[in-house]
Amino acid sequence: MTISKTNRLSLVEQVVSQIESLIESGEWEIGNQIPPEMDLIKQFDVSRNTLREAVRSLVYAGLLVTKQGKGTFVRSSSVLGVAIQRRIQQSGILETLEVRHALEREAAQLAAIRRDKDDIEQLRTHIATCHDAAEAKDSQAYEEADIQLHKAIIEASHNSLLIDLYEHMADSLHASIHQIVEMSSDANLHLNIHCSLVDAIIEQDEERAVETVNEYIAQFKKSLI
Amino acid sequence: MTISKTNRLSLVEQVVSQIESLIESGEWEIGNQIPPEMDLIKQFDVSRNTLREAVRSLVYAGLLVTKQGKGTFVRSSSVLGVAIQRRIQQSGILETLEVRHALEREAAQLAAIRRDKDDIEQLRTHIATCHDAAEAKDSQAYEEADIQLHKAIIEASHNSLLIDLYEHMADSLHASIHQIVEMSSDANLHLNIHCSLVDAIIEQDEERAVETVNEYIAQFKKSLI
DNA sequence: GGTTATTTGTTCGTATGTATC
DNA sequence: AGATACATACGAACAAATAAC
Repeated sequence: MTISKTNRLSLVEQVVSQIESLIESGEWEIGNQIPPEMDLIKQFDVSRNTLREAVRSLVYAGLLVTKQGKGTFVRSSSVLGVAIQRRIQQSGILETLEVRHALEREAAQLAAIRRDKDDIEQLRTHIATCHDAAEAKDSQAYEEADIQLHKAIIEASHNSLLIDLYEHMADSLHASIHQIVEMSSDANLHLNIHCSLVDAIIEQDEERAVETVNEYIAQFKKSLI
Repeated sequence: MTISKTNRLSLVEQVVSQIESLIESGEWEIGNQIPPEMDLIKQFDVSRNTLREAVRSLVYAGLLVTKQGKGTFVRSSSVLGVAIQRRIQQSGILETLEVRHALEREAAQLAAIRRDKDDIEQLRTHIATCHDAAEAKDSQAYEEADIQLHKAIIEASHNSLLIDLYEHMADSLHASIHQIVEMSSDANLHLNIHCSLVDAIIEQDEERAVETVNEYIAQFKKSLI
């Protein structure tokens, strides 16, 4: 006979769990307002304090936001984003860049193995947009296209955990990426390396893909010093 | 005149923030019981519900645990652990292993660059323990020593963000590591690769360190199929 | 511009369940 | 078994911010 650790989930935990499901399933869409406290009290059949403790928990975790006098809204569908964001804020740019290197290097290698037709199409589209932005010398558009290109590479890895980690990390990184791109000495060199990376992935050349990411990050690191 | 976004933090947020500080600063040590609700109500000068909402938030985030009839205890000092754990539970072993590869590869490379005297000492100690456990054919001791060795390698990277991510990931991974080690075909080969990795790091041979990690993970992947 | 309704923020009081001694 | 300490849960009330009329 095994002893169950927590025989009974507390009411608050039950409510939290149900709200999590509503968010993850998409029934409560991101950005939308959720029903007011009084409605949820009836729906879950709990007291106001109990409901509020549940909502508070999810607010702290980053899934919900409350605005006094307006209501409560869905902010995100994953707890990972906020947690990583909190942690990254305590770190320096160099540390963050190194973790980014870790994720991008792995993603590039996996992408070279697993990329499918859709991935290739995505990569070609985004590299073309990068090219256009570079010719037009529109640094803002280039930055945006660069971010999209990187996302496409990560997604070609077909590893959802990796994708999640990078995505949430990238959110916190756009500011520093901006800073780095600005400092970047040569826009053409930057673009060429990215072309080489995309080529390697399309040609399924694992080694070259990894080497290109290494080169690319090394350049970033240099510009930091 | 500047416009403040949200000039006023809610009382709950203020209490949460203060408790976070108490935990992060170590004033409330991990595992210890925190003062009972009534004491905290007086200390923070808030109502019971307000305090409870704050505590609940931190319980959900994984920093605290409450036990009815006993009290509330400090569980962890970082919100990252629980968030990653939740996410990893949704992923398969292969995906998790690939992310682990990403972190270990980067850590090994950085360790080869930055390892200091203390790191070398730690690495030598743990590899010796691995060796002893292998000779004694004590698989449980070997597994424990293996985990410690990997932690030491990561710490030699001197990147606190990387260390945090790996640490919290490793917590969720011990079960699957166990599974893999059990399946591992040849214990000696396993040990040899680790020796080679430690050597490479001590000799500051970046390339060999990275290659060794690649080899080591590739072996893991094989045993998964 | 002022009033009212809606919604979240905060407080107090009370009762109950659970573990320890 | 009883007493104590603690978390759990409910209900009622008022405050504060916002929106709508």
